Amino acid sequence: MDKFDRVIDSSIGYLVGRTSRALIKRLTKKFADAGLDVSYEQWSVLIHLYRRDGQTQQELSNIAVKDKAAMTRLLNVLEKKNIVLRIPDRSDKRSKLVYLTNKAKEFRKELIALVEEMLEEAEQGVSREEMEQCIATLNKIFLNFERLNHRSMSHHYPVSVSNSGEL
Amino acid sequence: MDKFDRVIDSSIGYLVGRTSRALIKRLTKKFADAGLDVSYEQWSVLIHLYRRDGQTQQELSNIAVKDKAAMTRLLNVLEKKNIVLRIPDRSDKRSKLVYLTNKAKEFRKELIALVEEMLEEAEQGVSREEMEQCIATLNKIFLNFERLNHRSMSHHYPVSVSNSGEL
DNA sequence: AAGATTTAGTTGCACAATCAACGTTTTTAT
DNA sequence: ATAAAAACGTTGATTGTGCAACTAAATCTT
Repeated sequence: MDKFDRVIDSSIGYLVGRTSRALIKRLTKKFADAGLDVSYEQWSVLIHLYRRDGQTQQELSNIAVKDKAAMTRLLNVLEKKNIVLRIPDRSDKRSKLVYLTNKAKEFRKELIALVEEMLEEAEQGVSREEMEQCIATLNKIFLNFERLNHRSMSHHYPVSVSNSGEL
Repeated sequence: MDKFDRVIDSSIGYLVGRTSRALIKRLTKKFADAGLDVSYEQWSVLIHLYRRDGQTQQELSNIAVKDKAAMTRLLNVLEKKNIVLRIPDRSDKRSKLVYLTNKAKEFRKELIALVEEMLEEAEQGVSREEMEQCIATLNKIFLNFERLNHRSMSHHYPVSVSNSGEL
């Protein structure tokens, strides 16, 4: 039954799904072990804020590829933990701009160090070239779906392969 | 800030995560459009049962890479929908064997057709070779984490690259 | 054989995701 | 200028996830 082997839980679907879950589990553990009270999902928002403060919730949900409702709730948690704050945009009263608190800035380096550690773990036995190839392919696949999922919505943010640093 | 570009939401982590979500979204829509009352998660269990009936819940959670509690609940739903049934294992009273109902067998072909459709969509502009390479790399990454996540637990099930059929 | 350990499944808890509906504000069309 | 449409964020409902604690059954120890 090789039709099954191909379709086996969607093949690529199965793979990306379980890889994603394994990775999340690993990072969650790393954060916890380091005594950082930050979930993977919270991190997935924080990273974009570390990159650029003061984005709207809508922008954040686009870039983090999450529903805006999910973003609202994630930010509720982060705000309660005193990691971010929401400031109403004076020029557009519908929007709120999200900023990092000092507390967030304090553990920034630590978070990033752990993520890099995790990335190194992921790459054991995987050549640089192989990884870049993989990233490029995932990007293509993602964009294929992105196009189909909402033919005329928001932007997609392909991750560049070229500027992935040294290491 | 190229350290950021590398770490951008974990790079590969970001990619597999969003690709996974996009793919799930797509398949969910396909199922719904076809009038099939089956979620992606339910499908992710069904596929393994279509492959082989009468597995224990534990086996299913391992192969589907899900918590056994999650499996319990997924099966509750599937049982309520009359898609599977649980039969206590007579030789080991702790276990329950999970079987497909006729109803499940009826829409089997339809489900698989939709998944294959989705896979083709994923592969637009991606060569066969590229896809296999990607799958192989994801497997490596997954196994790296699998090893780290639970040093001494259950089995992992790498997806073979070779027998992924024709198409 | 008896007691300790492990395994299978369930349940409670906390968290997160999506969808749809809603109120408010802004933009677009007429 | 006003009415219609779109955009931003929130909330409620439903679904799914992982962890930890628990019961019951099987297996390992000695």
